[in-house]
Amino acid sequence: MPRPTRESYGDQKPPFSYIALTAMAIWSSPERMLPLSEIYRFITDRFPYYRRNTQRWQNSLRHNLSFNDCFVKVPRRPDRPGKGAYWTLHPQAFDMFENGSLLRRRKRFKLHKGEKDSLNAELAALASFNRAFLARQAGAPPPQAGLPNGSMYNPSSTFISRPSPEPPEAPDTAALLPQGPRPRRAFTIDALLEPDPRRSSPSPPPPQLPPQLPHCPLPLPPPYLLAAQRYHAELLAGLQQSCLPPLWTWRDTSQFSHYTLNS
DNA sequence: AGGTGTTTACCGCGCC
DNA sequence: GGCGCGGTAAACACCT
Repeated sequence: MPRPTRESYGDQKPPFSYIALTAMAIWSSPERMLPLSEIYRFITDRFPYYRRNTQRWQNSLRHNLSFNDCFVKVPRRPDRPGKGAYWTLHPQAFDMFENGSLLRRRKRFKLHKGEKDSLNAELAALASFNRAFLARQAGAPPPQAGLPNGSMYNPSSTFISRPSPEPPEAPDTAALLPQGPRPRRAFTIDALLEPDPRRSSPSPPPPQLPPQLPHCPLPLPPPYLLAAQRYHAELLAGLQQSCLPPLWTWRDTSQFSHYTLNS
């Protein structure tokens, strides 16, 4: 029996859960992260069924994004204004589909309490960076960026961490980073503006960033732009290590049931 | 105002 | 029957 192609679904409801549809959309994007509106667009572009009753399924999809730990909300970069955050997949969730098939999930992806806490702390720090960034841009004295207790910001730590009894306010997972230990740096604009010592040694190239959006309303001073790009790149580094091909391959571009894990 | 995000509740279905 | 999962509805808060 031939497998259904993307087109053959027509107005029929595709056999994918909202989690699978969202994962498809995220994986299909160059940065492995999309705003909600782009996830909607991906789905309606490919599956005509979802061009109707948009309020119903979009509500369900939003519910899934918030409810499932496999989806991570990443604050927008300050130089990319717009509504809503970006959504990406938690790297530990990339194997949640059995044999790589989007038709079947192994089990619900659930973060441990400590992991969730440290992830939230890190993302809150990024959001705080945005506020400080914009305040500084507006000429106001910058608020104390970073975590409320003044702890240091260690990019990517949360995404690579394993379950551990460590308190969330002191994540120390540098040893688990792919490139080896990374020096901690203060999570302030000034610290991020400083030259990064890691760049001086041979290392894997940073994640590719897309060209700047042409409609950025306020041209930012380049150093701040660099700082914004840097923190996003560092955040995404952990994700890209886990999520990007060659881990995953489209088996058939005409359908979406066979993203498969490469061995 | 409308889009986005969170949370709670309920229901149906499949599996054990 | 209990449980886990997926889908849906709805209320509410927040943000642009």
